[in-house]
Amino acid sequence: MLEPELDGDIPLNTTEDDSVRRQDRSEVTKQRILDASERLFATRSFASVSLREIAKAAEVGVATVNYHLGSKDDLLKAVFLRRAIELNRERVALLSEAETLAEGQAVPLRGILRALLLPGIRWSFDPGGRGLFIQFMIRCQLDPSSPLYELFYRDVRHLQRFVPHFKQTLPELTEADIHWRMHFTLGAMHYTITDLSRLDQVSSGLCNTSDMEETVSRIVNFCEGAFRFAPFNPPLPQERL
Amino acid sequence: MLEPELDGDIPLNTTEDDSVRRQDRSEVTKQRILDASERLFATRSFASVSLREIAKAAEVGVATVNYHLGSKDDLLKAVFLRRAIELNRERVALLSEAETLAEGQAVPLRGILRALLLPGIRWSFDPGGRGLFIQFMIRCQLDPSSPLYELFYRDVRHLQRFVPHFKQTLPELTEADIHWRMHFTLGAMHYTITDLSRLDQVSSGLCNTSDMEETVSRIVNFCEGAFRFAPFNPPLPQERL
DNA sequence: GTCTATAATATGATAGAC
DNA sequence: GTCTATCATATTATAGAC
Repeated sequence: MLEPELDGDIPLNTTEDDSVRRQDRSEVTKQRILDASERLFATRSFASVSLREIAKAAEVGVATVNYHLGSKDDLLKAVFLRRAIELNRERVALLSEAETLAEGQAVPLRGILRALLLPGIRWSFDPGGRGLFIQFMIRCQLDPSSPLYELFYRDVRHLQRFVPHFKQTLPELTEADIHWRMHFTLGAMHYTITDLSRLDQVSSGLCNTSDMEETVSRIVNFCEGAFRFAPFNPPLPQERL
Repeated sequence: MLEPELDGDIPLNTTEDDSVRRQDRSEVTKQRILDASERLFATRSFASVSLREIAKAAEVGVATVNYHLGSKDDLLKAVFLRRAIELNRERVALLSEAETLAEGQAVPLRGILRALLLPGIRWSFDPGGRGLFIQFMIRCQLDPSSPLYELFYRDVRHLQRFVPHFKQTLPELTEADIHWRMHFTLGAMHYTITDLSRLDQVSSGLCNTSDMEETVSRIVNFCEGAFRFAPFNPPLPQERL
C-alpha cells in the first residue's frame, strides 16, 4: 500500500540514558496527540475539528501539536499512516491463510469473503484505537475535502488480489460481474462499519448488533448468497415489475 | 417524513403585479443560492464550505445569503428540505405501484427491491440538482458534524413499510433476517451512489458504470440473490475457513 | 433586495519565555 | 519539549447605504 516503512509499532526504548527517556516522553506525547486526533476525526469531519480541540483533548498546548506533527494536513496524514497498512495486511494475510488451507484447490467462497470483510468489521468492534481508526478512515474516504482523499484512490491494488480467487471459485462469472459484486460487498461493509447503530433503530432493537461474530457471519452469508446466486445481467429488457 | 408541508415545487407566480414580480426575482435568487449550496455540499463536508464560497458561486453578496436563508445551519436545512420528501415519496409510490400490480398477491421480490433502490440510484444519475442532492444527503448522513445528522435518525418509518412485503414474499425469513438484509442492501446502494467512480478505477474500466439501467439491474440482481439464497444464521460454530 | 463595510469571533501557525 | 501570547487570516453574521 502506501509508505510501507510505517509498518511496526512505536519503538519503546528501555535503556536508562536520559536523552532516550526524554525521547520516550516525547513519543508518548506524540502518540497522545495522535490518539486524541483519531478520536475526534472518527466522528467528525476534518474541517470541523480544530487544532485547539485536539490540543485540549490531548491535554497539551496548541504549539505542541505543531511541534510534533507539523501542519494540520500533516497531522491527518500521520493519524492515517499510523495504522493504514495493518488493515490491508490483515486482509491479505487472511487470504493467504485461506489459500494455504485450500491446498492448491480453489479457495472456498466464504473464505475469500471472510478475508475481505472480517478485518474491517473486527476493527470496527474494537473499543480502542482501531475501532476509532476504521471509522476515521471510511469518513475520510467519503470526504473529498480531506487531504487524504487522493491517497485512497491509489489504494486499489490489494483489492485486485481478490479477483482471481473469485474467478476460480465461480468460473461462470465474468470479471465485470466479480467487480460489481465486490463493489456491493464493500458497500455493505462500509455501511455496517459507519451506520450499524442505524440498524438498531430501524429494527427497533430486533437485530443483535453488538455481537461481532454474528455481524460478520450475517454479512458473509448475505454476500455469499449474492455472489453465488444472483441472477445474471442483462435481465428482461424494459424490466417492469 | 419530516416537514411534509415542504411538498410541492416553487410557486412561480405569473401575474403582472409589480410586487409579485419582485417576489419572483427574490425567489429566483434564493433558488440560485440553494443550487450553489447544493452543488458545493454535494462534494465537500459542511464545515469545509464557507458562506463566501457559496455567495461567490451564486453570484451574490454574502449578506444576501443571510438575508434569504438565515444562518449557515438554516441554509443547510433549507437545502435539505427543498428535496427531502420527494425521494421517500418516490420509494413509497413505487412500492404502492408494485402492490397494485400484484393484485392482492405477494409483491415479487424484485419489485420490492426496485422500489427501495431505484429512486436513489436514479437520482444519483441525474446530472441536475437531484444528482447533487442525493450525494449531499448521503454525505450529511455520514457526517455527525452536520446539523442534519439527528434528523436522519428519525427518518426510519418509511423503511419499515418494506418489511411486511419482504416477509410475505420470503416467509421463511425472520424479521431480524429481513432487517439485516435490508441494511446490507442500503449499504450497497449508498456506496454505489457515493463511490461509483471507485468501481471504475478498481475494475480498470471493465464495468459500465455510466449506464443507469445496468447499475440498477446489477444491484437489484445482487440483492435478490442475497435475499433469496443467503445461508441462514448461525452457521457452523467457530467458523474456520 | 442587494450591495459594501465591518464587527465579533475563531482558526492555523509561530515566536519567544522557561 | 512545552507553555503562553500573538500574528495573520478567515470565518459567520450584521449594520447601514442605496
